[in-house]
Amino acid sequence: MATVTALRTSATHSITPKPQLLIGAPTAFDSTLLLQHVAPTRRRIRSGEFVHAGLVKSTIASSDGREKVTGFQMRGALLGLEAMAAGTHVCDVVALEDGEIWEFEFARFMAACARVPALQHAFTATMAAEILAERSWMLTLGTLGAEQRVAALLLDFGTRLEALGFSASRFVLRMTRAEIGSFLGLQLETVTRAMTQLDDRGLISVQRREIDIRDADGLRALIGAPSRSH
Amino acid sequence: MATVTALRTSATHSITPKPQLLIGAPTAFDSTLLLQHVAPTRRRIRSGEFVHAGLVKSTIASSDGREKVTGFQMRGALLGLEAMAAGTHVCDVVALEDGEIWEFEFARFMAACARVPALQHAFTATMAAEILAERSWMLTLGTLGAEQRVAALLLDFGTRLEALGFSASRFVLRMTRAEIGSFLGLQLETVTRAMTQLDDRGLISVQRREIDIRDADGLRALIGAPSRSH
DNA sequence: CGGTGATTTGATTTTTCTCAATCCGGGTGG
DNA sequence: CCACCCGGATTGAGAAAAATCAAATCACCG
Repeated sequence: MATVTALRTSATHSITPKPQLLIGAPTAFDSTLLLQHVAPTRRRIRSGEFVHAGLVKSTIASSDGREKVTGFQMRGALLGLEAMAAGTHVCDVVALEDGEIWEFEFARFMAACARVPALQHAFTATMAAEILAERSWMLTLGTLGAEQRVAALLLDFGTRLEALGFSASRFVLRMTRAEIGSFLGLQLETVTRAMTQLDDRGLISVQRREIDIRDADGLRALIGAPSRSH
Repeated sequence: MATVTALRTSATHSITPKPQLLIGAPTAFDSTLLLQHVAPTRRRIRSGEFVHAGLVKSTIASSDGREKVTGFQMRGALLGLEAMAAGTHVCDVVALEDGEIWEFEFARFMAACARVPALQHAFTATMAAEILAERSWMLTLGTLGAEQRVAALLLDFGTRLEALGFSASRFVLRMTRAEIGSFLGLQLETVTRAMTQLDDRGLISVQRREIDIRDADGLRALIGAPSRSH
């Protein structure tokens, strides 16, 4: 069962208010290490509830109602980093598939980190990787056009799924066009059109949510040559 | 003298390859605490070199030459977080003003963190705040139009300058229109036009790099109502 | 006082958004 | 079993936003 690593201190209507850490059977993060030093609370979650496994989306919202998907996380991802600023709510995590999570108290986790250097390192490394990935997406969203953004997302999904032991070229999108658009800073229609164009070029094959990457190098080449200069 | 907190492990042509921490006299970060536990190397830097004080810009670049400003940091900001992933280069830091920095070795810093809980907490809190701010910008860039993005940036500058003891309404931009555009995901001409529009509306007064915020509430109201729905 | 880089402004093109209609598949209830 | 329904996806046409190309202006510096 796919699981997700999540760290939170609080959330609007999803997580209990007390600081806690939600964690799973990660790839990027060494869960064995974690389980040895921080007693987890295992919890099964249904799709539609908050935080779980397989695939989740993180969203951020502003007071005036604007909302944006900030990322799609798969098993092994570290979530809720931002919540370390005590008491500050930053984003929600919503399950896109059924799955399972483990839950930890943040304070206990930090204490364990202090005791166990290896855990500290694992935590630091995972966190750094997340920040790195986020920065990379900022670059993508800031410099590439719609078609290129979609191409980048599909390649990213492929890469991450492959790391989890699945096919990098054939997969099913677990989110709607609107969610993809929110993440990429595009309208859902623009996402659809971009996918259609990629299909027309023979780079991918789209059938609603079923994706078949036919020419990964072609997609990469598409991204390599930016349409905008910024 | 304004200074900047920076944490790095490596960089392209700027910082020495060995893991190190660059840090200054911060507001957000408790430097006193840090100085007590991690011996700093003081270093004066000239504008045009990497990492310094007063104001710096962080940039990220991809292999194909795309580049984007990921943020403008003032005294007290924590830089180079992402570099904690050992050996990974993520961004460059370029000085926009003359100033001063202090430099620490990353390993020594982490050791100090382990010994001193207060330092650990300060580090964690600062880091979380940085991530939080970054997320907030992602939302802004993903949901607002050009004029609103510029308004948000000006308000942000004002807020941060005020926290450092300067005027929140009158200040001089230290960066070019192109750099602003890169950060906001806009062309420099679009930035100029947005500023002109804000001026025409009477919300601000622009004179090249001199900014006078005449109606901060008006700017905030402008941002409150999104132009795009995403 | 000319030169250079930055900024501003204008005209035009491109991209993306917006609005609207249609299509498609899965699920439901008769 | 089938007609219907509904959310999501697709497609089309027109409007709006921003990029692009081009030119003029400005400030500063040697």
